[in-house]
Amino acid sequence: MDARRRQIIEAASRCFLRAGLHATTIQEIIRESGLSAGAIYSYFTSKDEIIDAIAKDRHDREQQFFVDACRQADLAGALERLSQYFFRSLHEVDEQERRRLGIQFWAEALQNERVLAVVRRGVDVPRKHLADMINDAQRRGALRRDLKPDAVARVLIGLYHGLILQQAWDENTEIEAYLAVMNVMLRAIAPETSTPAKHAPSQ
Amino acid sequence: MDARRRQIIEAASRCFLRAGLHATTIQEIIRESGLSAGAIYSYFTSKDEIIDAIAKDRHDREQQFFVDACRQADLAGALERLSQYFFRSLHEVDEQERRRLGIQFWAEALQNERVLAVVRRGVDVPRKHLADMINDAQRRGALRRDLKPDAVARVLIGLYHGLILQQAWDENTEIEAYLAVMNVMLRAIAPETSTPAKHAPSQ
Amino acid sequence: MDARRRQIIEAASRCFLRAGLHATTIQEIIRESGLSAGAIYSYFTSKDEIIDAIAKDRHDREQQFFVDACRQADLAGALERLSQYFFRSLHEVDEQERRRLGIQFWAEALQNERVLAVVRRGVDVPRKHLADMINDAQRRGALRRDLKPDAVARVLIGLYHGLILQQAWDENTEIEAYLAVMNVMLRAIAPETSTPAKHAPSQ
Amino acid sequence: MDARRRQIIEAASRCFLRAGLHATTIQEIIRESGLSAGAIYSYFTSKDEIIDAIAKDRHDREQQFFVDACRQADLAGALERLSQYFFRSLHEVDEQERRRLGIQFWAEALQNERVLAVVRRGVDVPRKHLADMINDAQRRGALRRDLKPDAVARVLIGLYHGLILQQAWDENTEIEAYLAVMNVMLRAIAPETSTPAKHAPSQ
DNA sequence: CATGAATGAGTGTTCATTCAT
DNA sequence: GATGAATGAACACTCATTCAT
Repeated sequence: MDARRRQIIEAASRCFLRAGLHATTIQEIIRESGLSAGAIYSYFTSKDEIIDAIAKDRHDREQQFFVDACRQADLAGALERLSQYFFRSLHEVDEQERRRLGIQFWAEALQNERVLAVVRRGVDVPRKHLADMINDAQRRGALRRDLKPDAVARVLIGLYHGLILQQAWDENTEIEAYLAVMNVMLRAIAPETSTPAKHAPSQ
Repeated sequence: MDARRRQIIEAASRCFLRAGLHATTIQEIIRESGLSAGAIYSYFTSKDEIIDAIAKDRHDREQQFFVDACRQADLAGALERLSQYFFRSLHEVDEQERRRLGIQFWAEALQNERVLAVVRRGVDVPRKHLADMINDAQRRGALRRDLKPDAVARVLIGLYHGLILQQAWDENTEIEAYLAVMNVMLRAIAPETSTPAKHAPSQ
Repeated sequence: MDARRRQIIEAASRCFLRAGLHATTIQEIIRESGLSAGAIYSYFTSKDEIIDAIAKDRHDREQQFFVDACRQADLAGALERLSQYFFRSLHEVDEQERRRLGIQFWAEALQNERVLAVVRRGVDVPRKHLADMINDAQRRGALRRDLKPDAVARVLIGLYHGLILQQAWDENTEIEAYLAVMNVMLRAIAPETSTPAKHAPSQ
Repeated sequence: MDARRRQIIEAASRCFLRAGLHATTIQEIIRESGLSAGAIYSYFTSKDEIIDAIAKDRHDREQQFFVDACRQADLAGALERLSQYFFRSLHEVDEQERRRLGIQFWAEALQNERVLAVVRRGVDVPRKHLADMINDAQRRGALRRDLKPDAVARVLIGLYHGLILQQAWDENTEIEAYLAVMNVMLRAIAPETSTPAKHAPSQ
């Protein structure tokens, strides 16, 4: 049953968040899920498979949000929506925990090919979408033309990942201030004609 | 002897880079270092202590580079030097490996208080230095005044960390293109190039 | 299951008897018990806990015998029954082995607080019972009144422990001869046989 | 040099007293003695040899005391002197510690043939001396004739060992009261004619 | 001769996984 | 199917002893 898989994935996620991918034992997942060892091994053949499944699950959801945000929007609108979805969600505890867990997968990806593939897709797909929109914006004259769309996309993603890290290490990190700087920078690379300097009021 | 500690730290670093912090066994460190179990345990009391020592070692070096780069330089000069030291060093294989290892410590910090302290200092000290220089630059009129210096510092660090991650996952990441976008963005928030008359009063 | 605990306790007891508490390895207990390492560690969290459990188990049994022997008996009857239960049991090989193992706990108690607590209870409870009976006997005039009941109890226990040691070191120790001397001594301090008129007033 | 052996034996004795024979490591003996590993191994070929040497040393001293006490004395006088030497010395902290260490050898003897031989001699030699004196006393009519001299000797030794144990486990053990009971018992097995009932004043 | 760094077999313990019930 | 007791290889770590200096 798929509900059982979810139950296991969610219990394991809580454990991994708490103790890390490798320090978490199957026993803890058993305890947290309320299932038996046998039950868990009938849905997943190994601990690694649970890790893979969580990685996949996490990135599927994120992708979904991303694709939704990008659909029917121009760059400015998309960035606004992405900002809503991703950056501002960092204020929510649930989301912060998801990000912390994500960082563990970022590290795991360096050792684990299957996790790497998932993480990569999680970067590459958004990157391509963003690059396309950036390209569009450049063609429409809404963005400086001397920047590689792909590189701009990487910078946007980097800014996001960079913030996630800092918040994970220091919960007092001021997300809004970070976002404000980001927005100013982004607007600064738009030709003066496109988005007339209409700053968000400072927080 | 201190040379032995180095020998162990370097062997362990290679192992951790290859297999991850937790998947690396003491046996592997023994093999890699060419020492005996007893020898290793006479220099470090536990595997965790080796991890701590490597974290400290890594961040000490980085800090050193950073402080050197910032000494006697204004913001523009400092960023140029930091760019040299940090971003461009990502072309070197050695440095790439150091960064990959660093990512593992980023994840470890979420579970391990001592590593967290080291990682935090590794962010906080540069952040404060940068914030000071940014503040200076703002007072000199070399930078828009409506941005929180600390937030700008966080953004710079975020851009750096973001790039490190993308390169770790995809060695084809174009560092120079990323840097180019960054530089354009940064120059765009300097008053000469932006729209000096229009910005909101600084918060 | 409780049977498994017994199985482990008995296997470990045999090992401890053979090789001593500290020279016995968990591997030997594994071999002797016919269980796996994991099985043993699911019933006991450490070797020390096995030692504690055996100490407790041993003293519980002894206490039981002792209390049984003392119930509904006057001093003379009780000593007779104790003599049956404890001293004469030293002829049995099983019991000799139990005593040898006990000596190891006597030594362990000097280093191990939990074992000390068990050993102490093993002495204190019988001592108090005996002292009460001795006190009774003195009031009934069946025993000289110039002896501290507690000290008499300690002497009785000391005689027992002293014999156990000698038998452990030298299996040719003549238990009956030892007992005969003891009995003569004890009868000698009963007023009928001693010099009732002459003793000093009880303190 | 013999002084070095003493130094090692004394340092090791302190360690064994503190932590037990098996829990004490050579490193601790090295630290406590202030010597080097090499130095210790040039005087003793193994840890076991140190244990043997301490056992021998301890029992040599005790024997010496014992033989001194027994020389030129009849049973009553000898018991008086032994009481002085051994029982009353239990009030001294140094001597208490020696006894505690002794108990560890009692247990070790059950596993270690060489220690057993030493412990046995430590019991057998005094036992034979005492048995001879008891025999003498019986012939002189100073002691009941219906008791085996050897068994009486064992009882005396047992009373001593029994007291040592109780004091080791419980430092509040009242030595004088124990001794008083012992003395009454012993005098009680002397025929009325010999030692007219002259009790020590109760404490 | 004295040192103490080095050895490595061995220790107690863990934990992903299995399989009889 | 579902269970959870059992497995045992592998783990981090120790320590009596050696031997190059």
